[in-house]
Amino acid sequence: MDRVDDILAQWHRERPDLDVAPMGLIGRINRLSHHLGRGMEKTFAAHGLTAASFDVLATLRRSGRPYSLSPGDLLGTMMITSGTLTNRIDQLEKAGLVERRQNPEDGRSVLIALTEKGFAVIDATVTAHVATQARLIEGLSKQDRVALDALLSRYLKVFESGTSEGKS
Amino acid sequence: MDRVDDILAQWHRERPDLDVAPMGLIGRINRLSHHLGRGMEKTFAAHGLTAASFDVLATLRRSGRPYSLSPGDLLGTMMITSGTLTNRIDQLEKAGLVERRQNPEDGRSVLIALTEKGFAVIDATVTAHVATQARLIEGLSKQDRVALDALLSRYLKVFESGTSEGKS
DNA sequence: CGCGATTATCTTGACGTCAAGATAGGCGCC
DNA sequence: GGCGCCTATCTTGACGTCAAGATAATCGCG
Repeated sequence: MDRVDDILAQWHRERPDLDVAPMGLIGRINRLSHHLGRGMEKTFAAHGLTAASFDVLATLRRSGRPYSLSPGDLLGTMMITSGTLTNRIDQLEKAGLVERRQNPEDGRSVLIALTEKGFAVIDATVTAHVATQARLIEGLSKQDRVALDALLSRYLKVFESGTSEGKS
Repeated sequence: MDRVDDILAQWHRERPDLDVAPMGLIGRINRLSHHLGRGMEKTFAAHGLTAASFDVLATLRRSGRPYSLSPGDLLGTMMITSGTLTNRIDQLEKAGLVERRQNPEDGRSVLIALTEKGFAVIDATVTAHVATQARLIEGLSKQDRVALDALLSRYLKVFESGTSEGKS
């Protein structure tokens, strides 16, 4: 019995004509995402980051040497718009964690690169972050984790099929 | 193979010391929440609402007659802060969908009530919303839905146990 | 080789959200 | 009954996000 069950029971009483089973599943995904996000924010804040800035630094870090990608490349893996990305890069550049470099091969484009400081920050943060995630998931048995992950993966494929785009 | 698999593979190459299994599960929940939210926003917008305003109206509607709750009651079922709620109510009041009434039993408190117009809007919107949700979930087999919902419910209980509060 | 179409990034303006603190009404001990 | 404490709601200021459009550089057809 979670909050979603209460919500569904209320709808069933008020609008018995509606099939609210999908609402339950979608509501649970949303609420879990929210709880998990709040839990992870604290770790980011402890390292001077937000979920937004962590996202950019982590994408650059895991891309491997030379830890630099164009804004367009970053957009491809992040679920945000171009304006949002510009804003994120501005903040990180101001903080000295990334720098904008000219792209020698295309004057329209730019390369966003981790600075030395940025590398140190993201490497320390991601280590703590993984520990936080492990803690956030410890309430679920090993079996449930595997089963849940498999089902989520199958569902996510509906929106992000193969290697192409993930439009909604 | 979704985007999350790509991300995990990159981390495994760059930081083989980290156990990224939790990151996969949490990342999939986040991305699904995002995709689903984007899909549902369009329905809200078609009825002049946002996810935020829908949330308030729906909570009042499903609470049953007389379709009125105090801000404190609303906060109990919504995952937002009091300042955010004040802002949402201000917008809805300006749009004529809810109204603030004095609480005869407690001068500190207020009652937020659906107006006639607000009732009509939310009733029409929720009907369309349920149809949208049914569409967003149709990529998943009936069996998978049931299994996924059961696992999500078990996981959500970690954060929202019983009838008490759901702090993170 | 020049100019229109395309691509890459940034700008603008409007919202939604949060944390922290301010305001204001009620409650209870003395 | 008065005064300090608690509770309910609102205010403030800083961010993050989006949609739509602006700017700037490259591409490609004639």
